[in-house]
Amino acid sequence: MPRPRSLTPAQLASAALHVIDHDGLAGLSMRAVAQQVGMSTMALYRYVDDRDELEQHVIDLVLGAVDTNPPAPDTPWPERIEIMANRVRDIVGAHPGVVPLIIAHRHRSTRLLRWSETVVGILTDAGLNGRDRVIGLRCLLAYIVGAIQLEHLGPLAGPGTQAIADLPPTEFPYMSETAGHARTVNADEEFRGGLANLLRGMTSELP
Amino acid sequence: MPRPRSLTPAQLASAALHVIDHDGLAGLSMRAVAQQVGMSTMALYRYVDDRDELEQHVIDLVLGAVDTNPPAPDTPWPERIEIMANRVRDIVGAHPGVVPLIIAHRHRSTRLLRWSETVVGILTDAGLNGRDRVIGLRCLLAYIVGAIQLEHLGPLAGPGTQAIADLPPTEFPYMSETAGHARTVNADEEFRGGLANLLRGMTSELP
DNA sequence: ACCTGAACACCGTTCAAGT
DNA sequence: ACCTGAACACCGTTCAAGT
Repeated sequence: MPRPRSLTPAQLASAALHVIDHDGLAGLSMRAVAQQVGMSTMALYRYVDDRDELEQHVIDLVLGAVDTNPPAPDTPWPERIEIMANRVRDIVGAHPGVVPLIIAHRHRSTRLLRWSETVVGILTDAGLNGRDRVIGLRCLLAYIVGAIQLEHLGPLAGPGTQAIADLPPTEFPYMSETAGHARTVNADEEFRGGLANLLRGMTSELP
Repeated sequence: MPRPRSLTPAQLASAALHVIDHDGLAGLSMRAVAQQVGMSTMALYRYVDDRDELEQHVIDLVLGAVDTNPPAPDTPWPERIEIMANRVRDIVGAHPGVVPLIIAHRHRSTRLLRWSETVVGILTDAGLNGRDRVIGLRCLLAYIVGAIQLEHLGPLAGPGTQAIADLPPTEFPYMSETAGHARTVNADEEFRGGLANLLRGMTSELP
């Protein structure tokens, strides 16, 4: 009589996410996850083919929490895009250690496809079509991916900014002045401000 | 009588870059670099404290080739920003394997600081100041970082786009239609188009 | 001082064996 | 069928020894 499986893929992903949240992505290993679920290392290979598949389950778990329903259609379209962008940013912000995994596996996440479907719908409402709409979606993705990374790998308020403020003003006049203003901009304002630039530019005429 | 050093840090970085270009970032190891320079693994530790420092030398080597001189001031400012952005994009594009390293070590590169100094100067010419200029620089960085990554970790013309085109049109009407247009946009047009959106939005009025 | 090789504590993964 | 433990081919890095 076959013994029943004692683990679900979701439990496995959850254990891996726990390891990442606790010890960072560098702490993620098959051995560490096995210990977390109380099994031998090799038992994991009953549930996943390899580490790559384990990582895929982790990002499915994380991105699965992203709401992909369209915001209320009477909301102005730039606000609707901002709502969609913040849903991703908030989820990822809760698990900064998975950022590199999301970058690497993002094109295999159906949840992100569904998110994109909703976003393209909003861009269509904004009057975009054809090539402009393709470029609109792609530059939104690029901005969100890049901004999330800058935020978690060298935030505006972190030691990097202090190092910039300490630059010799004779050699870096603009950067040392900019660093002073940077302290007055928090992460939310920075993300929202950059996104607003992008959205304005997507529907304005060429100068 | 002390033996002279047989290696310069530049040679070490160049050997590591050769390994990355040849076998990808996954192929980079202290042992592989040692073999490339014809020394024992442990000899490398005469030149760097650890692997992290070796990686720093690699990105210094790569980014050191980025021209940070301001473009001709009679060029319209959006074109000047585009020139600056393309200088980074071109250099990185020649060594796609180092993209994750640049992301991780970018805040320790003085060359990138100098690049930023020039960019902030151009933004100032465009009439930006204070918080707007901080946000302008940061969203440019976010866009460039994100766009370079999307380009090298799932290009518009790659298998990912085909998978999107194959989505069921009933469930993903917008995405399957978008995939058709996506094939007509090459990587250069995509990068330039997204950047143009951002630059237009940075100096246009709120709607 | 420069360089080497053995050794240690880690990886992911294969394979044969136990229930 | 589910799970285990030894083993293999890798890592980065410490340490003692050779010239």
